[in-house]
Amino acid sequence: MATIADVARRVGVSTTTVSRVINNFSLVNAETRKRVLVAIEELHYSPSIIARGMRGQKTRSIGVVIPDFRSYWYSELLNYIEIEARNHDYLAIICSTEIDPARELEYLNDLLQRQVDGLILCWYRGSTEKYAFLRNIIKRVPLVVMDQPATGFNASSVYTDGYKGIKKITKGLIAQGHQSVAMIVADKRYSEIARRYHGYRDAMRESGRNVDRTLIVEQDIGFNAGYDGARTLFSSARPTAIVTADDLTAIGVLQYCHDNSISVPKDVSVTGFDNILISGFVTPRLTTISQPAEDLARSAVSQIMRKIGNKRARNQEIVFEPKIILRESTTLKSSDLEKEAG
Amino acid sequence: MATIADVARRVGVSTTTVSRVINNFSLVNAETRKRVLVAIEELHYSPSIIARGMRGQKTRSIGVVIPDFRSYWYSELLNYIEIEARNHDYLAIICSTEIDPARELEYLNDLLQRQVDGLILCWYRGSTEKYAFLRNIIKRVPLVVMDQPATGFNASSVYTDGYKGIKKITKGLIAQGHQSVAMIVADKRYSEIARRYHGYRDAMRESGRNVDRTLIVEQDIGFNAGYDGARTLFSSARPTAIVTADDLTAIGVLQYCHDNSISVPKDVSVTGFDNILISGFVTPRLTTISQPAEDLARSAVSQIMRKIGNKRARNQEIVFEPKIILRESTTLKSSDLEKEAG
DNA sequence: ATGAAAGCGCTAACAA
DNA sequence: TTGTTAGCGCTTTCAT
Repeated sequence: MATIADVARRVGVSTTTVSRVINNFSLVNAETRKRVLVAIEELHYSPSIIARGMRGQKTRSIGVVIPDFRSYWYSELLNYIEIEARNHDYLAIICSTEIDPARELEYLNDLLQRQVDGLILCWYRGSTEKYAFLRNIIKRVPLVVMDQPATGFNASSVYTDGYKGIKKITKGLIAQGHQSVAMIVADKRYSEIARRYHGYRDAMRESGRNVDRTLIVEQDIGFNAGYDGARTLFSSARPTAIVTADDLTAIGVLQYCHDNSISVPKDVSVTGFDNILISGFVTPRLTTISQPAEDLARSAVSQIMRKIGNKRARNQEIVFEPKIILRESTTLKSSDLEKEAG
Repeated sequence: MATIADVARRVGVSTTTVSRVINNFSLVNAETRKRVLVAIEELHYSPSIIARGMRGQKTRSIGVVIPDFRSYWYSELLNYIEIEARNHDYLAIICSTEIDPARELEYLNDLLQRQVDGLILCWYRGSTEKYAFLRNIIKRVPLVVMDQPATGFNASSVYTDGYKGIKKITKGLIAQGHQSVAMIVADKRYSEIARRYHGYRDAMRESGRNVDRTLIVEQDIGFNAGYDGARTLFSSARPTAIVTADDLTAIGVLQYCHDNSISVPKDVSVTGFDNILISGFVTPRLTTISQPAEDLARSAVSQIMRKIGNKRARNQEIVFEPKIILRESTTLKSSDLEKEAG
């Protein structure tokens, strides 16, 4: 691995001069610059980011902490986060906690030790120690909370308004005449999950419905969660509509219905959340609530960049509008949605 | 950010002593050690991996280059790669090239500048310049090719035998009596795609079938590719079985069939490859060829570790057996598979 | 237009 | 058992 000294030696100049060339300073003789460039080429030299980081305290990298690679939603988000980071000439270092709150702290620490210049934290679960820890982190490095509001400490956040989305779709279902609308919901210790649940609850209440405990099933997230949740619901409450907090869960519901000859949407309507790619390719195609992945990613990265540029930049909370995507797993029409909107 | 010097100063010892404590050397007075530990705690000190890398030339990180976060298959692989890396106390730095061969080189270079201790390269597309580049890389850092054989240069590789899997399933379909078995295949410049295609071709030939050009559709990978490919096939060849090289494509086919009232598996059998999570949750559940994601990940990481431990360790090619997963998108039985096996 | 020297945070040789 | 010193590869004053 050639170093800057190797290049300098070969050309017969100082390392300073080489440094000036690679950093595009003008104050280098054109002739010298040319010879340096040639030597760099010949030696296949490329500067060590490690050494630069050591010196300049900047590593041109941002850490991204997500709960699970297999959630598919984050796969799509990651895609855009990476593109956006690269547009700024940054590297995204991505870590998955496998939904283990302890691992969140481990990774955050590791990333800090590696001197990332910024942090995007998705979907963390709060706790008092963690808030203390996070409050400490944000003194050192810009942090953006993604996919949920930043609760418990003061940071920027970027997310889609799941409360609003779920409330609207629930009201739409009620407006359409559904008598019993159920919800399968995940761990409410995640603040955005709680918000989505509240969207459902408030829609029910405002429409004068009981928020019947038998209509609410708490599950993990994922295909099996949806499948099992549907089983629970159909063994007692027998709802005519099921609202879920993510597409994977909804797809699990779809499968349970298919296996048990429950026709979707004739017997039961099913809705998801996220609008991941697959949801447009299942049978029936899934009605869901779309998050603007690209916008979310762009905003999150911009927030980081803004703070890197200006340490004292104020925190911002950027909330995107959810968009309901009407497909085949419901018989909802956009008019149903408008009827009860607000 | 507290440094080792801060800790040393506070305790009134040298940085060397602190270093010895954090690296668990025994030759430190128990009393001193205790005081150092306290100071570390108080100052929230944690060693800079950057500085350590600078000094020791080791960063405890491996670079992973994949084609696309949204392929879902890699999502599942990444999950295990990360776990495995963490088991060795390494960080996996993951980059997606978005299937852009030029970006493969960019990321490889970036990762090298960041002094990763090893590299896992998934699904690269060969070219003469690239081989030269890769040959250069492997002099400096251990590299494992994943998900396909290492062609064009000498490196370790870890992959599933797609040739065998596709050949076996194709023969099974033929044994079952299918007269026209089609294949939707992706860019054959990826060596593993070519191998999968050859599995189909050889199965056809060995069964005395023509490898009819109208039965082979070349497409990108993904849902839409499958949908479009199916349209092409049904507008002319009208096959009774469609073999694909990945689950996403197969799911696209499933949807085309559903939209056009072609019953699966009654009118046409459909098979995938990878056995990603979703393939067990579509309707009908997808018959596919499973890759052992966890084993693949574990082997790839082990290869790297072996080479990190011993620079001169020999390259290995580790090939896993594909496993056919019989589900609802075919009427295949395991007896059909055995009939023509070999 | 160029170079010498210091220093980023750490560890390893060597000395005490 | 502990400390001194040098140096990893780079950039940045400060000279010249």
